[in-house]
Amino acid sequence: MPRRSAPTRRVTIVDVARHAGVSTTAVSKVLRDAYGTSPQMRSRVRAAIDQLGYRPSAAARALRGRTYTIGVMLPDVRNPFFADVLDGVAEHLAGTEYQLLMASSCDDETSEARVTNAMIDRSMDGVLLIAPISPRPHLDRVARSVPTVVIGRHGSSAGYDSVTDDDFTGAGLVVAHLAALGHRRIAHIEHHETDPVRLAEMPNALRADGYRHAMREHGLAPDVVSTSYNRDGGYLGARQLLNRGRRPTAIFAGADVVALGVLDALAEAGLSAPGDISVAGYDNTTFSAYGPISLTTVDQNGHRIGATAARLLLDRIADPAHPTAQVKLSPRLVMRRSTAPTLN
Amino acid sequence: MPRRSAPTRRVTIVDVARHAGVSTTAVSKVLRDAYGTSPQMRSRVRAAIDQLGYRPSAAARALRGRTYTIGVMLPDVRNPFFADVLDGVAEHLAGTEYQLLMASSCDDETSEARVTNAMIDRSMDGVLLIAPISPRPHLDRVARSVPTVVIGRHGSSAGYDSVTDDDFTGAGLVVAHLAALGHRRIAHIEHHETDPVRLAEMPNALRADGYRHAMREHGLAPDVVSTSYNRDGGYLGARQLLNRGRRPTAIFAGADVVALGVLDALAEAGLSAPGDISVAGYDNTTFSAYGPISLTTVDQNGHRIGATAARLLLDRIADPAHPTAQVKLSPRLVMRRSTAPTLN
DNA sequence: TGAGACGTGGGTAACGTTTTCCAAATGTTT
DNA sequence: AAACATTTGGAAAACGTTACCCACGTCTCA
Repeated sequence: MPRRSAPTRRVTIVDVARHAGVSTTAVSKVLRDAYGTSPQMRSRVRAAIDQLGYRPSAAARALRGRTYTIGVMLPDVRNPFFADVLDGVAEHLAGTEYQLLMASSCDDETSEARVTNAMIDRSMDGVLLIAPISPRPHLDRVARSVPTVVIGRHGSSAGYDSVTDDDFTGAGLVVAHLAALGHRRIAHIEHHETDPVRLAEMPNALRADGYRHAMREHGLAPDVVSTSYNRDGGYLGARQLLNRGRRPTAIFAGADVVALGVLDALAEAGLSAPGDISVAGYDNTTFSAYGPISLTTVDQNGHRIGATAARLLLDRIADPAHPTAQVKLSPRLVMRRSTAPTLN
Repeated sequence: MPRRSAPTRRVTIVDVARHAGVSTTAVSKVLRDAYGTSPQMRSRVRAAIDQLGYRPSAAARALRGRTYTIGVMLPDVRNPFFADVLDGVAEHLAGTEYQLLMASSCDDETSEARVTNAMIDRSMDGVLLIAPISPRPHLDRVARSVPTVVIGRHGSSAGYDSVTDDDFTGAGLVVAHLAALGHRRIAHIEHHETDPVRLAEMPNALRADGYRHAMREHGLAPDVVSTSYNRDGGYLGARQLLNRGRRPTAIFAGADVVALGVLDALAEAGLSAPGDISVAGYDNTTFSAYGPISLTTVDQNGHRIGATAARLLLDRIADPAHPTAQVKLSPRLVMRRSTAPTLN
């Protein structure tokens, strides 16, 4: 049995040109819908392309023009919220020539730098950074090399556009909801943050700020536990809160995964939500709608965030120098069964 | 305010060569650890690279040599099982120069072709296809253009290596478990499949086969409902089963997400698992371990699948012509609280 | 009728690497 | 000391595309 047919040479633009009896320039123009082609030539070239099954080499294109590639850096493949964002991006890019390529940065600064560099090295036409944790100078450097849109990070830059959820307001929605249900001891579990820039720019920090602000507005005392934005963080934070003499009557977890950990801790302590303690999350990830969980949460409309970011990126690719925009989208409270009027 | 500093020209190999006082060939050799470099030259070149902050252009490299890029096509960003696979791949690639880039094919044949073509056009050094649904000729064509490893699709090819879970056996584990618990009316919800090739190669088809085989081995009558591998499919399938006069005492859903839909339907009918009906899934996705769900399922060790596939791919890149391998990994039953002895 | 504008097409030089030679210097064997 | 092998380095030709510029013919208008 023959092992593998001879490594067939790729069909190039030269082959197409010869086959159509025109110059490579002409073929290139047709490919890019550039100026200076007659209808007859276009159809002849198109026919040749089809007959030969020609596909332009992105590698070669990259050296002179564009690669028709857009890179998306996402911190964590597991977080279903990012999937919503990706859907929005993909939908907006569907009609275009652009191909979406993703890379995970594993929520790690070194890895983020590696990913962004890799995208620049590959001459991508634009990059979309989702919730990057890198220091600002790095982000600015990236934006200087390639059209960039940042998702899920507040603060404005002259180099890149940004799209965020209004986390400050979103946290306020949760507090208002719980306060209206009669809760007065509402605790918040946040992602611990010390870096001053991140304190001003990361969504988790703004949610904590919004929580504190709203609590004071309602005449209540903020009560924050610092752990991390994952299931363990929620579990540990809830344990801290439950071990107190005077327990909160409601817990606002900064993210849905955190709320899951809170529910774990509650179950372990023989308590239930909302019977004993009301629990709310943030993100409206798919599992929050699941019956037995039915988590009250905040929807930041990842789909729309993604679509908006994609639009901004295409605009920036078209004109890299135009002034940047910061888009903030309004969140929406999703009431489910994990929150209820307080019994006290 | 200046809008954007002058688009700084990239540092190229020529700059490095000039700065180090050697030829570009020399720099290239150092970069690739190629033969013909003295230790002195190496250190001089390395110093120049560091001083200038040089990074090779993957685009230019692609035209002659390799791109140090590996593409992963995954059908669905939302399925957490694929995240496990990606972890395994990433771990195995961590020490190497390769960069992982992913693209979603949205479980659609046209889109799959677009993604694989995009990867070939970008001269990727190798591609990993996860659970592709494309017809065999297309897969073979891809494998002829680029070193390829296929994950989650049975059947052997002379062109690509493959890594799969032993789905046939896995389904048998579930049946054996349920039968041991005394169940005799065990229904299965499968993903409807008609294409003959896919019936022989897709994991869902093999799970259904394994189920049928195991049922007969236990002297039981197979009872299959055909819907689709998602939450709706599970819901609809369970509804069909519940509307019967004689209900099954256990339902084996072909995937965890399907089991979730089954639980939805049960809850809606005022039934519970395992009290009224035992429920089992497949994949051991993260949420199956979540307390209130606690789903009995089959673990196919995505991490190991990913790592194995990455190893095979690197081997194939090193020697594209060596004979292909088909690796089948053994699944493991994970018993949780959604299955229990039958009451009848 | 001449001058310019416009439409159509092509020639050629990049783009930044790697690869394939080849040459010189150095070391080793007869 | 000659012949040969090995090491070290460089020159130059790809790789496949696009950008820039120029040439030619036709049309329009003064």
